[in-house]
Amino acid sequence: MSKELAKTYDPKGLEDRLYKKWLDNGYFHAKVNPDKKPFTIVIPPPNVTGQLHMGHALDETMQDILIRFKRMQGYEALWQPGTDHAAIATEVKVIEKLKKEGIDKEAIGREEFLKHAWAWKEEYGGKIINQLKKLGASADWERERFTMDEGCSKAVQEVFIRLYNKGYIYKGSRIINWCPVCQTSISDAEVEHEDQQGFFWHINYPIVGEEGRYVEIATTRPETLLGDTAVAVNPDDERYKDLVGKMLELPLTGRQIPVIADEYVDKEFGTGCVKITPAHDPNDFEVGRRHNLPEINILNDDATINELGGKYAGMDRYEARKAVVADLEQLGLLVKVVPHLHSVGTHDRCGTTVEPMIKPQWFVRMEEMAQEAIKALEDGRLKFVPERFDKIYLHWLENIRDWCISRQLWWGHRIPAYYCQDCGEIVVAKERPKMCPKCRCEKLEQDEDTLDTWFSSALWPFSTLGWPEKTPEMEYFYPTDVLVTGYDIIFFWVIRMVFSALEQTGEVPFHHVLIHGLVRDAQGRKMSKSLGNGIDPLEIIDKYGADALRLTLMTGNAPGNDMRFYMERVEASRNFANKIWNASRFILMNLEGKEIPNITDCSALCLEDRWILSHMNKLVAEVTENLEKYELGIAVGKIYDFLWDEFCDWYIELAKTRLWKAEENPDAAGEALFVLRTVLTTALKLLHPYMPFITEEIYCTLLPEEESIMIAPWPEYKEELNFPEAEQAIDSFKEVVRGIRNTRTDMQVPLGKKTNVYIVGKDARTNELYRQSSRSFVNLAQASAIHVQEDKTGIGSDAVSIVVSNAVAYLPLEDLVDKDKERERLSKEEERLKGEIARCEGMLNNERFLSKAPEQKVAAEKDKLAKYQEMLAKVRTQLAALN
RNA sequence: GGGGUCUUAGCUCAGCUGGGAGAGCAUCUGCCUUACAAGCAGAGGGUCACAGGUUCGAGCCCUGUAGGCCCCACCA
Repeated sequence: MSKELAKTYDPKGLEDRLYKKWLDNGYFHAKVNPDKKPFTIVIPPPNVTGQLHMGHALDETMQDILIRFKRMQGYEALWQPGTDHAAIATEVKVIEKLKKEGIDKEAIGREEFLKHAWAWKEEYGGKIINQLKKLGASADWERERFTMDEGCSKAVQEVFIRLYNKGYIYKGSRIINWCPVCQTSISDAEVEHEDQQGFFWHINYPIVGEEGRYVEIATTRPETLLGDTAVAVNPDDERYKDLVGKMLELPLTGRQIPVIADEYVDKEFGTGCVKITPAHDPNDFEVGRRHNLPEINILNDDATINELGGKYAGMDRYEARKAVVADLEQLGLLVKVVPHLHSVGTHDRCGTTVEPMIKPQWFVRMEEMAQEAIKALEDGRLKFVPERFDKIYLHWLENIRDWCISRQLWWGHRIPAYYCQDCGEIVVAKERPKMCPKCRCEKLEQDEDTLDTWFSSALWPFSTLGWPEKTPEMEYFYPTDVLVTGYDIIFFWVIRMVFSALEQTGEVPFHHVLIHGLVRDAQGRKMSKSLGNGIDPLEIIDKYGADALRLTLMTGNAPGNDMRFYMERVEASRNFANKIWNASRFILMNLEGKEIPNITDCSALCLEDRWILSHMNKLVAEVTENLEKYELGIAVGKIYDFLWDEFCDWYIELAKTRLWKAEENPDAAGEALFVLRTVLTTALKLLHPYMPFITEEIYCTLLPEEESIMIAPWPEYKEELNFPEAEQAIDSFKEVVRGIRNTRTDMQVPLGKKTNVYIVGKDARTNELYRQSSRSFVNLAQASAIHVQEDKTGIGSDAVSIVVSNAVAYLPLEDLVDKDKERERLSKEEERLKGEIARCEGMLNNERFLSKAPEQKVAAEKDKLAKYQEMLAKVRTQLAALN
């Protein structure tokens, strides 16, 4: 009993049904299996409360393609899924939700807040996972993890303690980036620099004891003047040499500050005098520490001025800026205001201008670990695809600064540090110590802060496999093979995984990093909420199917490059799906009720069969190689061309001749069916990683005894399927047919009008090959009959001729022929051939080409020349005959 | 200031290690040919940004120029 395919391709229903089948059969599950080689990918964990967007769709599609490919190749393929707790993003969302309910975060306290956060996570956490499933993602859901689950949290604690004990994690009061809206510190990587149009305020600071003499400084943030503790000049600056050591009167504050000399000051820039605000500028902080300057913090956590700001206390930083400038003007100390474009740091999450502040925070010392990460790339243990991302990686690591890892948030991994309330001793431990090891009191309180989200994601490739336990999974699946992610996340995540893994496991977390670009809108703009130009992958899946979406994301795209997404592209993908759907339907129809022979030796098959098998075989080799090299776009382009242009447009049409005569010659029809099915199922396997659903549906319908295409073995190149003579023969015949079609169009021969076609090959063997497949080409050539003969006997001298490389085809079109047109056509052909010959001769007359080019190339050119000369002679003969 | 990347057909983009310019969409012509009009058969359309260089040979490698995009950076 044979199954049937629906008349029109409709992904709806079909996709959900097949996904359920795969799940039910446990195909996605990978287990430790010493009989197989492992292949592992860890998913970049999406935000637990996030929504699937095109970036995810691209990222997951690429991973799914690689996993399905490797799984079919016989690897134990693990795609490790999970989600990230996304500290700030989630906390902000929960706060917003509570606000709507009239609940204030601070009022309910930490514990109560966390209950709400977990509830939120439970409610929305599954969403994105279900959306991934819609895409067809074949991840091992039985192993789904969460960065804040028990195992990952244990790993986080373990790493923190290890790094602390090694001296790589320390607590210190240093200048950090502070977000006044999120009220937390953030790392350097989370600061986005954007150029803003601002001003340069030039201000005079009076010199103490020298009435009427000033030092002129320039600043973009005049309000920070309130925290100035010095003015610096370059030690070599002749203009100010005498000032060094003198005191200045800091306007508006009544304080006096010194003039100091420091190399950091650029003589050429501004006035050459720099106000130093150690508490609110990273450079000034460094200068301040060098000169032992006081650090005066003038800001509250919400960026209002604090009590040290005198009369400005309570004002917002920008109000204070206005007030300070106004007051300076009043005092006559404002020299001038110059418009100035300068870079402002903003928080990447909320866009708020970041305020540098000195706060006690936890840091990871980066120097040594960065060196190891650099080494891993340099000695080839780690490779980026494409390679150009090497530089970005190295540059970042070479200039890395210590990583601020503490966050003033509640949602996240709490820092495992305890402070003795009596003696101030710090204890870093997994659990709260019973008593202080120093003063033996029992008053120990845990640090209030949590860790940067990326601290836990940095451990993801091994924490998900059970580390720090020595699990069989760790042993078997680790290190993972390839990480697939966007270039926008290299600093946040990839680098941190690399140095964390090297430090903790002694190995790279993955061997390859496959980088992709951004999915942009039709105009090339970033898809964003504020622009409202985002396209929802789920809507595309709903309308066109996941297969069409996946194909769209993979075609015509090179690694690391951005792409534009628009509907015409999705439609083209959908059309391709429809094309193979219909081709399959056609084959299935013909298969109905027939015995298909099982042919093991293909060398006896007819020319067109060997031709398509040979092409298929080449395709297998090439696609496999492209996939191994992560050339996903190139590979699918080849499959697309093969299926549409070669298989559908030529082979199926050729096979029809035999299928229509199945009654007369069942054996011939059987062979055709065998080849049709073989080639289609093979191509479907190659296509399966890209379009899992449609390929599964067709495959299982064609081969009802097969369980699933996704566990079918990946096709392999077979030397015995290499048929060069058949390829050459059929390719020549195609050339003849194309020539006939062109000529008929030129001559405006009506479609219904069939003609005799005569082919005169260049030698007996050629004729033999033409003869063998002539019957199959009759329809394609619009011929009533194709006659292959040794010479022009019986062919009128006025017949239209088509000259191809190894033959001349003649169409006796009788009175239909317009002699002038035919002459024109042949003259054009003559010109073309003359051009080709000139090109060949040009090369072959070049001594240096002959001596330096590889022999193969020279021989190839000689062959071409001979061929074209022959063709030209024939064209000229025809032209002469016409006159 | 440093680095990266792009500039190829009207549009969007491929083009793998240098060896006769490609796809999809759009346009034009002809077809409802018994798998498919979400299709079939054809056509037009490119000095591969510009200028040098390396090479027998350059869209591809090197240098420079122009323009676009991106990333990094403590010039107040």
